Amino acid sequence: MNIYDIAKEANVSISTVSKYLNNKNIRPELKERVEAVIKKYNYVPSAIAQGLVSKSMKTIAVMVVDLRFPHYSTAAFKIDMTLSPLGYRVIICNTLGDVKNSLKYIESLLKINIDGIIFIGSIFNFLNNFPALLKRLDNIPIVCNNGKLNTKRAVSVFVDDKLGMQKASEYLVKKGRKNIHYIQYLDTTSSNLKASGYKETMEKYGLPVKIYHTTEFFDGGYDSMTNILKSKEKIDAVICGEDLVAMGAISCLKEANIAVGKEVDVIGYNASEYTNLCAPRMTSVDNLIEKTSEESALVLLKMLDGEDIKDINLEPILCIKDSA
Amino acid sequence: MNIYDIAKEANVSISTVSKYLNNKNIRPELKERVEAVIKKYNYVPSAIAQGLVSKSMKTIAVMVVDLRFPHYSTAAFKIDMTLSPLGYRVIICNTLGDVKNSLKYIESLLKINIDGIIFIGSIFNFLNNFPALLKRLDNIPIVCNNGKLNTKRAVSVFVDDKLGMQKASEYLVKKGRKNIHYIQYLDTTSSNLKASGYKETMEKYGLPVKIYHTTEFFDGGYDSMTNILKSKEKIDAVICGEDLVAMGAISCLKEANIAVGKEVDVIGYNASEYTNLCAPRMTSVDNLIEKTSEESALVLLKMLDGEDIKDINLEPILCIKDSA
DNA sequence: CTGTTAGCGCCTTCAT
DNA sequence: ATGAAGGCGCTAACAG
Repeated sequence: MNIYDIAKEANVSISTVSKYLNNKNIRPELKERVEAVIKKYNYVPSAIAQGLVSKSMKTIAVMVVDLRFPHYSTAAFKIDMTLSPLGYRVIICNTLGDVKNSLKYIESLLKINIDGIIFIGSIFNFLNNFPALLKRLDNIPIVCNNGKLNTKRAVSVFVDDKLGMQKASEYLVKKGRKNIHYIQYLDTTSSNLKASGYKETMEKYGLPVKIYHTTEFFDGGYDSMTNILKSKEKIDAVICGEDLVAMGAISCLKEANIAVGKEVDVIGYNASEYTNLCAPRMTSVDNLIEKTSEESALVLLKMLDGEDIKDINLEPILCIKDSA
Repeated sequence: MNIYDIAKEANVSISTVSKYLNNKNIRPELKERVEAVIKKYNYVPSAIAQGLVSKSMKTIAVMVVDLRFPHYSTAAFKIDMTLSPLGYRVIICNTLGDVKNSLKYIESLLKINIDGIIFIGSIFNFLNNFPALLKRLDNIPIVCNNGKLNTKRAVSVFVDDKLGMQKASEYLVKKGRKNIHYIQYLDTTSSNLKASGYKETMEKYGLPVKIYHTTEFFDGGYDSMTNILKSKEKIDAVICGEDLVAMGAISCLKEANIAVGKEVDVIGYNASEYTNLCAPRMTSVDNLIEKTSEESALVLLKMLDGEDIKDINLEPILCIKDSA
């Protein structure tokens, strides 16, 4: 069933049908006839054929590392919720942080003339090392979440992670904490920024800087905290680069019968749902993933609308609960 | 840049270029010329134009309720990991469990001649109430995860949730537990099936049936357990309909200084990452979401390949850790 | 306002 | 093996 079939049965020309489909003015009489036939056959115009003409399939892509992480799934969710009501289809790409994978996804998107791409995370900055690819992305509206791409139409939405950790650190200092430890998760651009926020604040107040590193989430926090306790070092607070790490730390402290939020404060990062899955509820820095991802989608829409957008900076918020 | 431009510059006909693109036999000499021009311009054939001819955009859709739940994001992840290497693009649809939303997504998919759809969860069975829509889905390969749609080309991949809870219950009984409580989360088809698995097992062994209901995750488990403890009822084990509920229960038990896994056993459901975010690690029923979602994708591929597939039934597995 | 016609970029017969 | 021509379903100019 195509526009010709409809036209024939309604006894009009295809352009009349096309006009009907695109809400252009046609005589009420013809409109009724066309409408009737379309309803009769449940006819839906082919978006593919429309796409061939308009050069747009009304699809946008979200590139993430791994949808299984709440951070990414939340981002993908918000983006879909923002764009799909406007008729866009949202394609999801799990790159696993792998370069080849990422490039393959991008090739695939290029083939369908993707309307826009949203990159979640600074990890995608590696694309700047592929100038040839970058040039091919020049005409595509792109939004980078916490990243920066050197194409003509790329806009960034940043959340200042360093500031986030500064806020957390200042809060503890002003609360009178003197021995604040820091457990860093991984060694990425972002995690180093966070650590520097902690470090600089400690130095500002003349307090000792104690940074531990881990590459694991819950177990990483648990083990690091175990080591801290074993070391007999003074401690009245600990900041963790990720909520899950903080959960591990809290679990360890509780087992050692140390009152979390009283004897030792714990602050996490992300303000994820995890902060509600422990007792006491965890204080955490909200990096606004819901807001930034929604904002990214909105920015993309404006770009698609031809607007010229500048980079956006958002401030993370310290979300105080009971663990600090 | 299109196939004509390439043909002109390579001094061949467009059909030669087309043949090159589709790996058909052409003279090595021409092949080289075409290849050179294609490389020179980074030419990629338009999947839209190809789609207009082939009537396929090589995209499949995953319909979920809410990607923010690990269950759904894991499913979407596995499906993408299975299909994207084969060149399929994966569209994500968050229906929020809303009928109108779902229908709108489906309309949108129909317009691009979607190659296949995977529905995650029995909630999508409501589509059976829309016979007109169903008929339009007749020619589309569909896989239902734990659901059943009455279209010509719909296949289901089931996991027997009732059996899962029977396994959990039997395990506790055989361990010598006599006072096994059950905390049910929500009141869906699936949650009722689970509860019945528990109930029937208790009855089989002449043990008391004690079911509590909650509509919340962590807090639901925490509060229910608080009430159980207050009631002074005998308890040596508790089964929860969801891991998060079990986490809340564990948290409550620990605060009451009751040894989880010794005095009171706790078993959750889903075998999610959450089972590793508590101490002791949580015993849980693995409903094989990773496997079923991957299987769903594989089944879909076979259907796209023309194979005739029958429904698949998988057995959940009791995943024993330290809480029971 | 309506209909005719020429593309959009590709694939696919069908001759050559 | 290669090329010419028609068609996929729709939109957009252009006449009428």
